[in-house]
Amino acid sequence: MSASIENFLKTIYSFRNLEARDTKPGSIAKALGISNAAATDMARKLSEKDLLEYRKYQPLQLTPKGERFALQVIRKHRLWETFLYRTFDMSLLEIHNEAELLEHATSDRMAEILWNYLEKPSFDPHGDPIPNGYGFVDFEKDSKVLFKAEEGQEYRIIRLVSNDEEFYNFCCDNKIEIDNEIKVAKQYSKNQLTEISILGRQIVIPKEFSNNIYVTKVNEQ
Amino acid sequence: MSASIENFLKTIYSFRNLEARDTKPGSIAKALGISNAAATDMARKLSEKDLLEYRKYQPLQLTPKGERFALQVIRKHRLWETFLYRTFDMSLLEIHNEAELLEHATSDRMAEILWNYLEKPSFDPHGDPIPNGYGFVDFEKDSKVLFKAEEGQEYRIIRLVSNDEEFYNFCCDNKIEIDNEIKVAKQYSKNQLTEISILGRQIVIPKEFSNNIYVTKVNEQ
DNA sequence: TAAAAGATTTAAGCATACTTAAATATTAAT
DNA sequence: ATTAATATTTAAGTATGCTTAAATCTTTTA
Ligand SMILES: [Mn+2]
Ligand SMILES: [Mn+2]
Ligand SMILES: [Mn+2]
Ligand SMILES: [Mn+2]
Repeated sequence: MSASIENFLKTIYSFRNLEARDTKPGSIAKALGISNAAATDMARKLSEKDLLEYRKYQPLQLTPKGERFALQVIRKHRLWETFLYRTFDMSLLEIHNEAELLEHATSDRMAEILWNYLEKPSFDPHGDPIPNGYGFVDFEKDSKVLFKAEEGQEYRIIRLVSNDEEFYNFCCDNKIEIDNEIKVAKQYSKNQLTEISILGRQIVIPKEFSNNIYVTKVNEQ
Repeated sequence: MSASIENFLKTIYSFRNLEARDTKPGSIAKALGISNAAATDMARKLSEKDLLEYRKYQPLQLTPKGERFALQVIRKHRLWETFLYRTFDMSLLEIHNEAELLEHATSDRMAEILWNYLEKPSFDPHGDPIPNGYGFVDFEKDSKVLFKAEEGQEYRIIRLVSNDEEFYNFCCDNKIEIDNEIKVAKQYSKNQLTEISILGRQIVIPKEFSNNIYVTKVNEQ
């Protein structure tokens, strides 16, 4: 299983449930930085290996087998992230970039060693769930993106999803961190801005960032 | 720089000073488990990139540039070994096998993080020196293989070099470990056996193993 | 020193993972 | 319902890293 295949399956899996993201070859190609033609090619090949279903012009769909493989890679990625974050002084972005490489050079045995050493963690430092050895994903808390949160409600930040350095710098500068609590002051819907208060400060967050921040209601806990 | 190229350069470097090992394409091919033709091919390509000198039928020789690259890979390999050995409950063989993969998925930044975290180690758990960031190898102690040690002399074990599971099992069972001291009782030269005493026990070691054990005289310290 | 044995190189070919350009299908707009 | 814009697929081609088989060179041995 090459790194190219692993990244391909992983990308399909993670786009699966995201609105505003489909799993047609073009979208996957864009995410991986390859041409549409290359993605179509890869899709054909993987469908022959029974890792996904490919029908012309349709979104790609992982088979059960393909999903299991994707989850193994995601598991290794998130175990490394968790390990690097706890062990070294590395940022949320750095751990992601290193894990993006390490995930493809990790034996199943190494994954088990990490998993035990970390005491069977359920979530990585971005708040993403860590699949277990059998491919199952732990129950995800009921959550929504900050962009769609209700005015006046209080929420807890449970997840930060991005590969963008500026996003993480913004989070860092404004104490937007997992487990911190916020109150949604106002949604400027037309301009797609969200105003929140966090640790006593008011800040306005544009869509580009508020779409990467997942929150859950505090009283629903 | 692909894993294939990295392994190729690394192998040439480590065969360089070993007697009973030359650096002709055939030897490298055998070590890497590829065909002679593939090794010759690779040699031609790398010589075009100024990483080694290739003249037909002659041993391969790394250029200064090639040597720097090789040392970077060896550095990453040994840093991972040291890290895995200290952090987890892994054997001398396991750490080698994992490092063989991880070395190719390690950024320069990650190597520096490991290096600092480990407090700038000079040797890995097998007793092999760790090149520094500029490609220089720390001074190696005056050593010889146990196979060639003098009868009656006392030595300290400083290095274990092998990829063979049985060798490491043998070492483990007989307390042949870095820093342990031994006395060479007898060299059965014709039969290539070395008898030593270690921690009060006498054992006879055949050439296949005694050639992988490096020792240094205790009083020469 | 000449043949035999052994190693190395050349040649031809294959799988993977990509590219660009052209053809074709889908989707959106008038 | 056409047409235009957009996306996808097909086709042709490239670089990498391998393979086996044949040709050639080097080394050994008699
Ligand atoms: Mn990756
Ligand atoms: Mn993550
Ligand atoms: Mn390797
Ligand atoms: Mn080592």
